[in-house]
Amino acid sequence: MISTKGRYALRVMLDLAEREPGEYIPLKDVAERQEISKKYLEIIVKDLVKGKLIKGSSGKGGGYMLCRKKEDYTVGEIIELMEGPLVSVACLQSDAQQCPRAGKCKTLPLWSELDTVIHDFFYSKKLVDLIK
Amino acid sequence: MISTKGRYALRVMLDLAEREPGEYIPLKDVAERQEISKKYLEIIVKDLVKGKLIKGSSGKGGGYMLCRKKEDYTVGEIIELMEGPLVSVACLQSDAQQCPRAGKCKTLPLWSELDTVIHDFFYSKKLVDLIK
DNA sequence: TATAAACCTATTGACATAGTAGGCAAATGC
DNA sequence: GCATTTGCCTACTATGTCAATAGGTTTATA
Repeated sequence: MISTKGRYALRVMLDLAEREPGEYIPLKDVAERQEISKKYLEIIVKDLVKGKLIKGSSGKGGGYMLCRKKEDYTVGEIIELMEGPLVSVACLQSDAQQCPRAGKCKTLPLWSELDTVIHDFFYSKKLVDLIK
Repeated sequence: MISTKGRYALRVMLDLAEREPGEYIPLKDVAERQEISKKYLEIIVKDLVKGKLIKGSSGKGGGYMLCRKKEDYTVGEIIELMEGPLVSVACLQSDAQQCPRAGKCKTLPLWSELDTVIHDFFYSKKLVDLIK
């Protein structure tokens, strides 16, 4: 299940992509348009800045803007940044200690395949595809 | 993310499918083979019984068996029974109050499409496909 | 009637989610 | 230079879910 962090992040990115390129957009405006608490969005944009997807500028006339051309973002990189690795079961997490049953587990290939399907889905979608 | 309930349920179903049809298998045996606490499995089989995927018989010589032929189960129905509706975002849950932004939300179609992809994935897989 | 099995209710610790609150720092315009 | 506007930072919290564990009751068989 995709949490609000991932969903809201996508909406913020879309909101920024729809503005004039090169213009800093105050978070307050985004929050109002998207009807999401500005306070909560602060947490989200912080992650987006840290992940180098957007950049912020303080002070009057400041705000946020995309780091790259809007055509250059995939949905996958945005979701994965916010939600962490797109992995369907704990056994396949990179930090998971190797399951002793991995060799004989009959269900593991299923989860692997599902991860591939989901990964391909998200990385084949571009941000601008959603602008329609 | 698929929880242990869904993953373990699938392994229980597989374990039962690999035994002789028409034979009651004690949960103790399944638990030992699968290396999962029997106590925890009780919770899981309870749901499987309630969902009419397996049936139990008490007393000596009792245990659990599949309700139908093993070829007749899809992975989807097992996972969905345990995890609840396979839905990627809260907005698309059947019990969710209709989001007032649904009409103009640019991201909703994405989540809808993802749900379809995941649904199709799970329901196209049969339990016996995993026995190999 | 002993035994082996399913079945039932309750409880718990750990963690994640979805926020809220309050203040500090930086840049701009007058 | 100073007020204003903006981003940035740390902390806190309520709620809920997950992954079990614990202990007992009922049911059926040999």
